Amino acid sequence: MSVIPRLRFAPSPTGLLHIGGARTALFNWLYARRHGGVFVLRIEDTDTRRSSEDLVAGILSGLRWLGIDWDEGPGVNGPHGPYFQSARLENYRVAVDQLVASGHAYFCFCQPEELKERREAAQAKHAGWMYDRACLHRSDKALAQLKSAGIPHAIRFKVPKGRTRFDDVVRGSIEVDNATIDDFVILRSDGRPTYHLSVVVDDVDMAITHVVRGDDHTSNTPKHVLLYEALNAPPPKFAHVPLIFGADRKRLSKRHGATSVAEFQHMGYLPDALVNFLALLGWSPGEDREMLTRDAMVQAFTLEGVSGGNAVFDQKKLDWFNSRHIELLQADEIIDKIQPLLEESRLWREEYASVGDSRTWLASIINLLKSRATVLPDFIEYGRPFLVDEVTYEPEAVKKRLLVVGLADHVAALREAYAALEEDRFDSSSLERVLRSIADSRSIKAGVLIHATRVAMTGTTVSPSLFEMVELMGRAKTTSRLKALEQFLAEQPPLDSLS
RNA sequence: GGCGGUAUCGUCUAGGGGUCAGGAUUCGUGGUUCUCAGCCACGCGACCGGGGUUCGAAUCCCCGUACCGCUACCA
Repeated sequence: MSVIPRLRFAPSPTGLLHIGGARTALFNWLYARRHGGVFVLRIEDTDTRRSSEDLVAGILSGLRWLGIDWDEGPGVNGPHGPYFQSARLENYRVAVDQLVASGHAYFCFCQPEELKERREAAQAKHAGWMYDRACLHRSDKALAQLKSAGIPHAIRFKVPKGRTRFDDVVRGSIEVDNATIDDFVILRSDGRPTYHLSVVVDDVDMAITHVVRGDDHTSNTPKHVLLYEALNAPPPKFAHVPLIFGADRKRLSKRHGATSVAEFQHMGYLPDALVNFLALLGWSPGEDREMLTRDAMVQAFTLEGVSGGNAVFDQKKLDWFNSRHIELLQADEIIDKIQPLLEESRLWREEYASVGDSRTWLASIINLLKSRATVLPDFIEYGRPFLVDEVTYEPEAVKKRLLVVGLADHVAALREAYAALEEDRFDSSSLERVLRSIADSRSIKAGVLIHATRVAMTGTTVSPSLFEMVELMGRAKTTSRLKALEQFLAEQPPLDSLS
């Protein structure tokens, strides 16, 4: 007996795809992929005021970027569509009629403002508040009168007496006394369903077998179970996963910096790294493994491996994952990813696009920088000296590495020696040998010349290994930058005069 | 206030009646070295508190505490 699992992610397009939502989607997707199931994407857009097409598009592209694909949903027709709640209003209507007819729900003419007042008054006294079922007890005649008078009405679910329990795959058995559950509204007076009704109706219609969602819904689940029972539908398996917080253990918000998938994309994080990091927030494969490929995650994923406590989003750790995943990429893949950034910085050249010496050269630079980059834009920053015509010296670098008596002479000697090197001997080991022998013959430390040359080449005090870098810069660029340094030094006031 | 949930290094976590409580990250130190990153080595660092049960509790039970969530005609 193998029922194909059907899972879903049901975002509400009232904002960007959030990190928390992305992880929920990921867990659903992982489970579906692990068990050969179906992953459904459903858009919960009944709140037409706050929803928009742009936001829907943003969510879809965020998921695509993360590599989370769906088997049914927007753009992918399936047997259980439509996949936008705004197009399923009729289904809710039918369900409500059924619930009213079977005595599981009733009309409520109480006005929201008045209810709100009473609730707030009760809360001010630290007392609990629940709907008093005033409308449940009205006579048929009174109800008919109110209705014909055109008073707007909502429809409430009549919570039965008793206890409601369900098994949560990550939390175990959960049970509540129905007396603690309010007769919640399932259909608003404007005819729109509330969340509780629409999720259940849709999950039933879409034959969802596993509901994996955020822990903020744990407390709502008894209501949903009651709805399943009233609708005569078997409830799915539930799994409530811990929430993600900022360092202050508050829900992730603007104060914590980036919170949406799009922001991380723009900051230069890799989807594989973000997915890897997110998967491990609240889930563990149960071994001491952290660097996981998508396939490895699919293979290892279980709902039982999801832990209970809320998790803090630690961007430092994301950085680590990103560095590691960058190292896994081929230079060519990185070039493709940073092309837009290079274009933005006006550093891109057409020759890089096609196979050839230029692209190979760029790839060599990338390989030199790979272990140093934590996010994609780092390649632009560290790679800039290779790609521009001339560099400017940072004051710090000048102060630290260029204030050396006689430096201009040493640099000139180096420049001449480098200029004299045959083109095919312009390699890192020759470059190093030449530099060291010049330093020796002039009785200065090689470091002095190395550091000064680094400033000449990059304008800064940090860079990849000098000689590999110079090799890639090439003879022409190298000698001209050394020459520029000599000129710069010549324009400086003599060092002796300072003392 | 009511109801539900959670609690292991700063952070993410493994484990789970007898372990030196493991890994990762961060941080610190040393090594490699021309700087930085990387890499290697080492180090700092945790079972919320109190009661039980037990020969033995971080692990099971109860209570407390803290935190989180729900308590809307939001989702």
